[in-house]
Amino acid sequence: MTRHVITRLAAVSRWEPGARERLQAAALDLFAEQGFAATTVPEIAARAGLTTRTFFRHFADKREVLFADDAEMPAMVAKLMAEAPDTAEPMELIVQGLRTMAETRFEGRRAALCHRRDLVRSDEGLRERDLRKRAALAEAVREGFLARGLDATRAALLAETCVTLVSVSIAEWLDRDDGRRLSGIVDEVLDRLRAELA
Amino acid sequence: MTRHVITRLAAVSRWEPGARERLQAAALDLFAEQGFAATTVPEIAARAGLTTRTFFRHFADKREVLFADDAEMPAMVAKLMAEAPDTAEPMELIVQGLRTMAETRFEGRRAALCHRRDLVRSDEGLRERDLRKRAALAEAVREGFLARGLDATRAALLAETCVTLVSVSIAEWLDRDDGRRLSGIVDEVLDRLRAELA
DNA sequence: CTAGTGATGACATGCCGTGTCATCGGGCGT
DNA sequence: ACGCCCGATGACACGGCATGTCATCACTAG
Repeated sequence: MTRHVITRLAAVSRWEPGARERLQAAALDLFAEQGFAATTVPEIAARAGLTTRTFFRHFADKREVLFADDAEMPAMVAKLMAEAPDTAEPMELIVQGLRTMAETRFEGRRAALCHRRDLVRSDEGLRERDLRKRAALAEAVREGFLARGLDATRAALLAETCVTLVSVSIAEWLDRDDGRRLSGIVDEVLDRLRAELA
Repeated sequence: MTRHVITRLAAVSRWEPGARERLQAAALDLFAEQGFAATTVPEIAARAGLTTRTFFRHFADKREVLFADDAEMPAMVAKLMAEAPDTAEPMELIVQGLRTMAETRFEGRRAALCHRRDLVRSDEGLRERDLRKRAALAEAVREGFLARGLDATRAALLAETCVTLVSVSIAEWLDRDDGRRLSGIVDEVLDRLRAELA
């Protein structure tokens, strides 16, 4: 009845488009204003002009909103690893892949990533989810190496090391506010790891 | 009133002792019987002869029951690192520490750890919590190295690598059912990592 | 004997996340 | 143009999770 009227007033379509984007924007706003824990899903949905139920149709849970942007990273990893020439050495593959990911997925998003990092730091639940995303990445790398014929232990070891390189490098990149490129930091961190294990 | 009678019959104290242990045992039983997700906190509490509220006084949430046994591991790491001689090289410290942890905290618990691993695999939420526990361990190692004067990047890198060694080694140890000792596997995994980064 | 302490029970509450059905607009075929 | 299906959303119900609060009771100290 009421919605009837509203819909007719809109006179374009039944739903405003971009529900997912609106939800995401509303969530980020509220998280910034009140913090993550103090923000409820009904609040987010209301600000986006939608219902709670619709929120959960777009995001599996409240935490997921923060990581939606990087959802396709595992698939990207899989693609990169599948397309690499068979002759590529594992560590060389990692270095190349990290460079590509740094340029296409991180460089230029520094401010947003910094903001997200602060939010993640503020909440245990978000920290858990962040770790899970890293694990998903590691799993993609591991499967990529398995598909290339490496044995299970080697694949796992390389995958974990790869993710260590990423996370340590990104932390460094976000902490130090000089204009250094992420890919350069990755190279440096890898050198330091090599020195440690020499 | 009812409890009155029961208490007087017990004639020892108002509460049966070991509430925490009973809750943990009840939870493990139910998880094994029905799986983690299908088990509710009221169920666990009822089987332990306690109330839901009391469950949450002993465990922060339902997942935590599974990891209560390893709660003191970060403190143990801190202690080990603080007591090590100042002359110890970082990687040597890690190797020694891993050996100690393997012998005192893992060797002999293989069956239980295997069971827990299967449970953790069965539930996303448990996987997240498991990752958080690993992260807590890494954090302890990192702080230990910071306290020893290492710079932030090096400490983080060593800590992450340390946890990678632990988790890959334990996975290997639990997967292969030969009688190999965990500490031996750790040595082998470290050798393989060194070879990878040579 | 009394006051304090600490673990527990009892109750209320709010949010999370899901299942289910109804609704409505757009696309598709005829 | 008509009618049908599909997909996104709303509306509602529901159970579980987690927490705050107060009362209760045994034990302990003085």
